[in-house]
Amino acid sequence: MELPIAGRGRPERADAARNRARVLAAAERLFAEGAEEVTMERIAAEAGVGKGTLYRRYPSVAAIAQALLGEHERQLQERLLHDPPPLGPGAPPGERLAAFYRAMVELLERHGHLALAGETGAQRYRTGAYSAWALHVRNLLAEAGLEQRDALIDILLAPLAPDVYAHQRERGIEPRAIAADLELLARRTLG
Amino acid sequence: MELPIAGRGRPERADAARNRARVLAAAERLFAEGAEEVTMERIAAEAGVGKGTLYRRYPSVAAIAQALLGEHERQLQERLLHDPPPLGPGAPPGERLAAFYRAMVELLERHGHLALAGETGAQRYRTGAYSAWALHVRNLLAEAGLEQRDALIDILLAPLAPDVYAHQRERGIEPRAIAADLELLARRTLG
DNA sequence: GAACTAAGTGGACGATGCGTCCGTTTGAAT
DNA sequence: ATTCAAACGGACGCATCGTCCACTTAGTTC
Repeated sequence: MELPIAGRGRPERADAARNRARVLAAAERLFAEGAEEVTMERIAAEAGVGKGTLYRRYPSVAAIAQALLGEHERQLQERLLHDPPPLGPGAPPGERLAAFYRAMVELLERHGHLALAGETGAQRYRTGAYSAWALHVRNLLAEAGLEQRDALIDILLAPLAPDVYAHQRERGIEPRAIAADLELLARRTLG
Repeated sequence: MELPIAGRGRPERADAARNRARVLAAAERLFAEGAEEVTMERIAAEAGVGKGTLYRRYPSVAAIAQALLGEHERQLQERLLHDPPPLGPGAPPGERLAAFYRAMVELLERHGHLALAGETGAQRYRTGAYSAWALHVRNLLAEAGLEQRDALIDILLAPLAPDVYAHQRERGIEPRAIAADLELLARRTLG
């Protein structure tokens, strides 16, 4: 699930690897419990690890959530490049954006608690994931003849913010309905 | 700038009024300084007021920011009802949404620092202001034959989140460009 | 397998912010 | 002048943060 940082430097020591796994497992458990109050201290305690050990690897709770989320996001990025259309290349841009929205709704539905912890507020725009989505949308815009419309990138990504999605779900809106409306937006904008 | 809570109960005592003014002035000053780190303690100190006094009136920093923002938001709500088209009633829904976007960009540009402090994350959806915007968009959607599309409400409001706007400005995008792209979105979606 | 060493560990610590509690002050009504 | 409820303010207890450093341990060397 978590790769050692490919090849760089000497390999991870055994106790370090053990503790890394413990930390991620503990964090996942806490996030899943819907725990709003996930703190570094609590994660350390749950993992049976000292606070110093935790800080050695991760600077914040958000960073841990991102580490957990990263794998899933990377998979989606892969699919954007290599899946058959409309998610992968080959379909008209409106359809590709619609497919991307659908996939993101699925990801948010499954891992929203992580996204909420890891990509809240200004954090969101500094993650590698956001840059990747932005690049994808930028390309779709260009393909639709909307290059130079830089602001549209963030505008079209805004409804995918974890807190927006969480709010919609709290209002009782179903994932299918959210996806459907996002697809409407995609087709009308890039159609 | 700040009205006494109309008529209800006995009038505010003189020292209370004085301190309320001091607090709001101090807070505005701190928010304007771009201070990321605005805390209740700092506001109290800057206002020359005890912490207990501060908490008596406002439960959190966000609440203070909202109090400062409220007036401006209320003015815009008023204009949505009474201004000439396209901001007020009478224009086609796509045009009205475009006008609303334009007005919001102006508001964000002028008071973004307050919005950022007062409407961050999940807070945003619990403010009265958000409900008001949602109602407005809901009506425009209905007028455009898109009733029952509840998710679209939050989707169309998402790009107005203070952190999205802040991110765009940090990327160097000008207010005019943001407004233009939002208008494009409005026309294509509700056009 | 003993000695060595650098990576890794853990928890005490000082700092900061929160929100409350309660003795004191003050405005205004009588 | 007297009264008293409203308002004040800062000390207090609690939680979290992030650091620091003495100690432990994995892996290497001979």
